[in-house]
Amino acid sequence: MTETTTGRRERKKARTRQALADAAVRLFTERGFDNVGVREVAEAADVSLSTLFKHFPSKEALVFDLDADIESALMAAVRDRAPGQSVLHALRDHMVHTRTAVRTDDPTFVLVESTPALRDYARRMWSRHEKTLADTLAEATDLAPDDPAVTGLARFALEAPSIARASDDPARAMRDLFTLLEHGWATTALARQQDRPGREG
Amino acid sequence: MTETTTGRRERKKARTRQALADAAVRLFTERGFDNVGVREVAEAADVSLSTLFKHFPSKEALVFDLDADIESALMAAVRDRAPGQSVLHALRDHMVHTRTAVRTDDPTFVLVESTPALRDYARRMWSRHEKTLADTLAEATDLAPDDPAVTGLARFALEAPSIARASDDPARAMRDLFTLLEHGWATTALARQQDRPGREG
DNA sequence: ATAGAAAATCGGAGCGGTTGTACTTTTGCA
DNA sequence: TGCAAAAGTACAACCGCTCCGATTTTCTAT
Repeated sequence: MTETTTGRRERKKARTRQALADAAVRLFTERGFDNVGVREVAEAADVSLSTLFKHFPSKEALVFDLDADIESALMAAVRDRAPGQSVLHALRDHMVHTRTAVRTDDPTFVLVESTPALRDYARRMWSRHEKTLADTLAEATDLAPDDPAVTGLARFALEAPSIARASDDPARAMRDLFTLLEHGWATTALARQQDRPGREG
Repeated sequence: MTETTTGRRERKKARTRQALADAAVRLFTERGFDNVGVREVAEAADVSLSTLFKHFPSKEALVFDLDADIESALMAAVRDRAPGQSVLHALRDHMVHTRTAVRTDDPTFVLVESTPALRDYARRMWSRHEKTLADTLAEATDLAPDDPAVTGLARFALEAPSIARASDDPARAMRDLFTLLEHGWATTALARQQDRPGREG
C-alpha cells in the first residue's frame, strides 16, 4: 500500500512520527485529551514543538495515524466489487465489516470514543472522503457526480457508522440503516446489480 | 416567540448584542472571516472582549444570531403537522420551505456560504438539533428514540440541506433527496400517514 | 428616595494550539 | 569530499478563548 522507498532517512522520519503518535496516545489515555498540551507531547517524544507540527497538522491528528489507506480501501471496495454486485451493496459490506467492530481492547479506539473533540474530528475526517466516494460511485454507475442520489448516498453512507455506534448493537444498527438506504435508492442505478463497468459499449 | 419581558436592562443587553453581531458581519464581509480578530470586533462594537464572549460562545457564533427559534420551529412543524400527514412528509415540507431559499441578497448568507469555517459551524449547529428531532419523531410515531430508523432519519434530514446547496438547483435536489428517503423509510411508521398521535389507546 | 442585590461590563493577565522565521544538524548523492 | 535537500531546532508571536477582581448600571424592596 504505502510506498516503501528504501532509505535511512525515511525510516528515521517514520520513527519520530511513531514516537509522537505513541507518546500522544499514551499521555491522552492516561490523563485525558484536554489535560495534556502539545508541548508536553513533543517533550515526551523528545522532539521540538516545531517538529511535532511538521508531522501532524493538529493536536487531534496525533491520534489518527492512518487516513490515506482508509480512503483507498474504501474506493477499492466499490471499484473492485464482486461481479454483478451493486455499488450500494458493496459499499454496505465494506462499511459494515470495517466500521462496526467494537474494539474495546484497542486503546486508541477507546480514547477516541470517550473524547468528544476526537469523535468530531473522526467524523470530519470521514466526511473528507465524501467527494472522492461520490466520484467513484458516479463513475461506477454512469450517473452525474453531482446527482443528489450520488452525493446523498456518499454522505449518508459515511455518516452511518457514527449513528450506528450510538446504538447498543452497532452492527445490527448499521445493517438496518443500509437496508433503509437500499430501499430508498432501489430505483436508482446505484442499487441495480450490474456487471463490471463496461469498458466497451 | 422570544420572551419580551419589559425592562431597560434587557433592551440595553439586546442592543449591545446587536451591535456586536452587526459589527462582526460587516467586518467579516469587508475583509474576510480569517482576517478579522475578535478583539477587533469588540472594538468596533465599542465593548470589551469579555463582554463579547458573555454574549457569544465563539467567534463563529457572532454570525448566527438566531438558533433557538429555529429548533422550536422545526419541532413544531413535526408536532403540529396537518392531520393525516406523515411525520416524514411534514419534515420534508418544512425543510424544503425554510432551507432552500437562495438569498444572494442576504449578506450573512453569502458570508456563511463563502467561508468554510462558517459552513462547517452551521452544519454542526443543525446537528445539535438531531437528538431533539429524534425524540420528537419517536414521540410522534411510538418508535423507540434510539431506533436507527429514527436517529438515521433525523441525521439525514438535517444533513440534506448541506448536500442540496451544493447543487445548481438546491430546491429540486432537496426534493429529490427526500423522495429517496421516503422510499427507503416507506415501510416504517415514520412514513405512514396517520391521525394525530392518539392520546387514547 | 435609598440601600443593597443582581446583572452587565470592564481591563488585563494568561493558557494552549498554531504559525512563521531563521538557524543547525543529518542524510543522500554526485 | 562537498553540496543540496530534508529534518529538526529554538523562539517569538498570534489568536481564540477563559478567568478573575473590580466597577458601573439597573432592578427591587423598603
